[in-house]
Amino acid sequence: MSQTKAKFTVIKEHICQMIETGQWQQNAKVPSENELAEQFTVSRMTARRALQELTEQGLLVRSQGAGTFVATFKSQSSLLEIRNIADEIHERGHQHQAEQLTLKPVPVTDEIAILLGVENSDSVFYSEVLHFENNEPIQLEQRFVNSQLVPNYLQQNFAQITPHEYLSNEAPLTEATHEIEAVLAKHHICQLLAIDDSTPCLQVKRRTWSSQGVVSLAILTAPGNKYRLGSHLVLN
Amino acid sequence: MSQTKAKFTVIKEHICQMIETGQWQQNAKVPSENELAEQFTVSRMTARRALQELTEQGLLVRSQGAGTFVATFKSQSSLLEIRNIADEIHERGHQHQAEQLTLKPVPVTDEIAILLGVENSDSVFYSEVLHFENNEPIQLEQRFVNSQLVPNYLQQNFAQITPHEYLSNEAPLTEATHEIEAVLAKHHICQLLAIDDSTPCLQVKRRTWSSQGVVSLAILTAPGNKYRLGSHLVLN
DNA sequence: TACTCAAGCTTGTATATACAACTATTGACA
DNA sequence: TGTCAATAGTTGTATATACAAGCTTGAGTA
Repeated sequence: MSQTKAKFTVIKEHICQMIETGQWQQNAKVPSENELAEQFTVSRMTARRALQELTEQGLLVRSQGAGTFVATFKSQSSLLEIRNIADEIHERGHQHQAEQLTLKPVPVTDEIAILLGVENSDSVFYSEVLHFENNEPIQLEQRFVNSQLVPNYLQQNFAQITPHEYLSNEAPLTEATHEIEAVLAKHHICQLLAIDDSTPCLQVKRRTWSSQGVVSLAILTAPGNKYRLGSHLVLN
Repeated sequence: MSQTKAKFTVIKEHICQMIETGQWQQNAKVPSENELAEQFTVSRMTARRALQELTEQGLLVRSQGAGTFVATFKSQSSLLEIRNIADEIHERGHQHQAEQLTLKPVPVTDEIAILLGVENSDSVFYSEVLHFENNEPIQLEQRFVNSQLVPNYLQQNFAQITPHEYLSNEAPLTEATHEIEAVLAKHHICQLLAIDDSTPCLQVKRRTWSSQGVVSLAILTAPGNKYRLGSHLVLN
């Protein structure tokens, strides 16, 4: 069993693939334990294990009596606090407005090219989102996307897709690192954020791995805006 | 089964208690699945589940053929990146020096009192650690400890215990939030860090829950020092 | 029509069993 | 004494089974 893959792993990979290729959309019902057991010719407990581990990873959501479903953006709270906070702001009385620019190819610095794992810099897409709260600009997001790793349908339609939509369609993320630094922002960014050039800002470099795309984004927040991160919540 | 606790939960709680009270030290061997099954009069699979979930939470480490062991500080990488980074610095050629002050009771602000869950502010212990790298001060840690929630042996000997030792003896943490803010540090802190008063700094407020003690600490880092956070690593 | 409730499906817990894979120790042999 | 192989013990995977607990649906009733 060391050479050949474990059975529950095969099921997990199948489910991951269905989600990542978009064949199973958000909130879609996943086959029940018994159905999966029959489909893969395994016992219910083996199928159950696959579902359970993917649930722990945040890809699925289970409800006793109801069934198993593909997790929503919202459901993946433990791993993606940042995205959730952005969403919170978005939902809090619609006080948030974003100047949504379409993704467009740009040249990037060597560092970002390495982070994205690209050689040729013109295969990188870029977008900016300016977040408002109480009509005050509080956050500027700069997103760099390795176009080769973006799902095909997004590549084809990238011009019509807003960054927020892109993030929503992004493959479920199971890993991410955040590199946070205190900096003085460049002049034109300070102007966007309507702050003095000497105001200390947070710069967050976020790096994610997923089987579909590697996304790196930088966020600059105005002072007073706290950046909250929750580690994995585990209850007994 | 909704009213009464599930059997595997009882076993988990027992193991947690043994670890938190120090009866099972780091790297100590935990009873095997069969032993636990016999001890709690459950099946091996039930005992196994308890061990497995605690392993996922980072409290235990399992090795096929060898057994199950209490996790080391080092092993809990996924949840405690900050502590690990501090440790990294500590180990990297011993370039790190800390001015270790003993824990001492101090009055605190209302905010910290609330965070620590105390009414009377003089039950809060305080310590400062200044971190060096290449003989340059890079980080000042301010730690606030709710003395009531600190293990007894620490309370009795707090005067002899360095903050680093305290953290090492701290109960395994399963939850933590980090509130990060870009600020201008106060003058006396800037002097400690040997930076200009106008230099943007990171202020990290860390809040942890454990059954033993609640520790809240603020870290101010000098610019250029990045604050790295890794989310829970989940592999298929 | 609107409401109730029971049946059926789904997930949650628990057990008993079997074998595979790996480790560490023990003991026989050179 | 040193080496190696057998052995016992441990975790990992997988199955079959049973019942508990919660949701959904639809038939039947008021």
